Amino acid sequence: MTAVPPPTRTLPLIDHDNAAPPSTLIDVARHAGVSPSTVSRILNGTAKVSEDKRTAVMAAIEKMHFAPNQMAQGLKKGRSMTIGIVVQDISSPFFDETLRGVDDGLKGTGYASVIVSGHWNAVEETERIRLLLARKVDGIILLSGHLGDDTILQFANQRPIVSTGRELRTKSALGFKLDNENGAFMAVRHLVELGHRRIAFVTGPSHHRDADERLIGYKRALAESDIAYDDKLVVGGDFHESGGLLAVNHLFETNQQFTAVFAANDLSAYGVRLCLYRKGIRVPDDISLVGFDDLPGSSYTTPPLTTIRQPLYDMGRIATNALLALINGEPVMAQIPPLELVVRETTRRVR
Amino acid sequence: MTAVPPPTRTLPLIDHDNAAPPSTLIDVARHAGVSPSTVSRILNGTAKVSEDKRTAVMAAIEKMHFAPNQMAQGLKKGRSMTIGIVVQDISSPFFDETLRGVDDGLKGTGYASVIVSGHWNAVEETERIRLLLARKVDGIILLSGHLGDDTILQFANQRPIVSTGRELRTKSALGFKLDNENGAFMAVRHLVELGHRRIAFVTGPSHHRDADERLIGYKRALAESDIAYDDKLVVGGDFHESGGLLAVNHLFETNQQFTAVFAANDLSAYGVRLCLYRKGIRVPDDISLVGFDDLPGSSYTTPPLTTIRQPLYDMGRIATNALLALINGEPVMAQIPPLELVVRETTRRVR
DNA sequence: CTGTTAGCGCTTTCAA
DNA sequence: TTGAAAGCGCTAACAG
Repeated sequence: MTAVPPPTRTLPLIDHDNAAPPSTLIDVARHAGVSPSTVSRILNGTAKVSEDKRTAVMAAIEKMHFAPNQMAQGLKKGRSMTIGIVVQDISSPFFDETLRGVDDGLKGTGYASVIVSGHWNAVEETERIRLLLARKVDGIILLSGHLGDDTILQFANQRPIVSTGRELRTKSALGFKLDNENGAFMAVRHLVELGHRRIAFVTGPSHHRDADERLIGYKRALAESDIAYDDKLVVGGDFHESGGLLAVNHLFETNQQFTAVFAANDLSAYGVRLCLYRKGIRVPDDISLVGFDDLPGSSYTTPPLTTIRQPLYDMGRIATNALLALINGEPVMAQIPPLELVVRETTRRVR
Repeated sequence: MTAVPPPTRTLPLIDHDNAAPPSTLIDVARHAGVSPSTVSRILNGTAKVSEDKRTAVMAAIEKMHFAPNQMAQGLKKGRSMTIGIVVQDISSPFFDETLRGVDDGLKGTGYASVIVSGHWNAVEETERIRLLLARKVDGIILLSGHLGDDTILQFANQRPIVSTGRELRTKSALGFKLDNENGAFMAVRHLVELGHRRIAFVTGPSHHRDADERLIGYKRALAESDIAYDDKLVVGGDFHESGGLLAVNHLFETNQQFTAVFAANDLSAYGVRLCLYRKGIRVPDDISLVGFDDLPGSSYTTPPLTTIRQPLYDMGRIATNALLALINGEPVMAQIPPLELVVRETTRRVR
C-alpha cells in the first residue's frame, strides 16, 4: 500500500452532495474555446460574433447553467440594477398597494428592489438611505418620507430619488404629491350634502404632513358650508385602528353630539366602526362614516366604507417610471391621477 | 485672446450641482497617508492598527463621507449580505406579517433583503429564484412556495434555503410547516361545541396544499363528532374576499341549510361576512363564522372575527434565524409556536 | 503593525 | 470578428 499523506483539513464529505460549482464566464469561455471577451460580447450583444462561436458559447452556457455574477457586472459597469424603496411600515396595506405598483413597474426591466423601512422616523430614514447608497442602488423611491427637501436633494446628488408626498423637480430628484386638502374637502362636502352638520374628525399623527393637510381641508369645507368649527369634535388618532376606536370613545365620554365622523385614513375608520358597533350604534343609519385611502379591504368592511380614493397603485408605477427615467437621463413626466370620492355604504342622508 | 479648443463633448454644466464624487477606499488611504490595506483593516477590524493611523483614517472617512462599496466587498468576499425572499403576493396582509418578522430578524445583521413574488405559480417562482441566485444572495426564504421538494433541494446546493409550508432538513435546506389539518379541526370543533351541526366550508384554491389540509381537518372534525359529511356544504373559494362572497352566495342559491360557516382563510371570511350582511343575516346571531390566519385586521372587523391564529410574525423571525444559521454553518433549531383558536365575536351557541 | 501584491468575475478599450 | 490586457473597489495572504 502506498502511504498517501492525508489532507490536513478534514472535509465533511457527507456535505458534498451534487453541489454544482458556480461556473464563471471564464469557465464558459474555456469550455467553448473562445476568449472571455467573446462570451461577454454575446451576453451583452456588444459586438458582432460569428455564428459558430455563438452557438458554441450558448451551448456551454446551457450546459454549465451559467448566469453572470451580478456583483461583478455591477462593480464593472457601475450599475447594480437594484433600486431602493423606503417605506415607513413594512406591513401596512397602504404601502402594499404602492409596492405592487412599483413591482409591476419594474417588471421586465431587470431591476430588483430592496425595501427598507424608515419606521415613521427621520433618523432611521436617513440611516436606511445611507445603507441603500452604500449598496450602490441605482436610485431610490421614497414613500411618505419624513425628511426635509434639502436632505433629499443632498442624497439626490449621489443617486436619483423620487419621493411621494412633496413637490420637487431637479435633474436628479422628483417629488409629487396628492391634494390631501382637497380630498378631505370632498369627504366633508359629501357629508354636508347629506345634511350633516355635526361632523367629527379623527386626525392622523400630529405633525404628519398629510394628516395636517386633511385637517385643513376639513376646516375649509366646514367654513364654506357655514358650519362653525368646533374643536371638541376634532380628536386625535394615529392612522391605526386603535387610534380611531379610542378617538370616538373619547367623543362619547365627553358627550359630544355628532351625526357623522370623518377619519383621516381608512385604518382609523375601521377603528371608529368597531367602537360604534360596540356601542350598538348603526352605520350609516345612526352615524355616517367616511375614511381616506380606499385600502383594498375597504370594499369588504361591514358595511363597505365610503372613502376618498388614493391612487396608491398608480403612484407606485408612476414613481417607478419616473425613477427609471431619471436613472437613464431621460425626460420624466408624471401625470398623477386625482383623488376621488368613493361613495359606498357608510354614509346616508341625515334624518 | 488665446484660442483654446473647446472640449468635443458638451457637458450639461447646469447639471453638476455640488455632486459629491463617491470616494473610494483608496482615496481615503491616500488622504490619510496610509495603505489601502490599513484602511480595510480598520474597517473590518481584521488586525491591530496603531492609534494615530486609526484616527487619521477615521478623520478621512468622516471628511470624505466614505462608505465601502458593497458590490466590491461582495465580489471579493463572496458574500452579498443580501438574502432573497420569495412571496406569492406582493401585497397581502398574510405575507406582510411574515415579512415584518423577517425584517426584525435581519435587524442589526447587516443583511438586507430583496423581495420577489412568485405570483402563486411554480414557473414564475423558479424564474425568480434563478434571478436571486444570479444576484448572489447569500440565502433564500421561500414563503408558501409551489415548488417540489426536489427542486428546492436542487437550488439549495447553490445557496441555503428555508421554506415554510413543508418539512425538510438537510445541511443547506430547512422547511417547516404548521399543522393546518389540526387548525381546521379546532375551528370546526369549536363550532360543534357551540351546537352547530350544519357547518359550511369555504375552501381555498384547489390543489393548494394548505387549503387541502384544512379541508381534511374539517372532515375529520365532522367525523369525530358524528356529523355526516355533506359535500353540498363545501364550496370553492380562492383565499380572497370575492371568493368567499361568491361561495356563500352559491350556498344560498342552492338552498342549503346551515348555521355556521368555516372559511379557509380570513380574507375569505371577510367576503362571507359581507355576503351575509347583504342578505340581512346577522353574525353571529343567525350564523356563526370562523376564519383562518388571524390577520391583523381581523380584530377590527364587524364584529371581530373568531379565527385560527397562525404565528405569521414568528414564522418570519424563525425562518430568518434559521437561514442565518444555515449561512453561517451553525446548527439550526426551529421551535415554531402552534396554531391556536382565537374566539372573538363571530361565533355563538346555536339556538 | 503595515505595505505590496494578487486577484474576486466581469466589461471594455486597444490592437490585430 | 476576436483576443490580450487593464481595471471596477475591495480584501487577504505574504512579506517585512
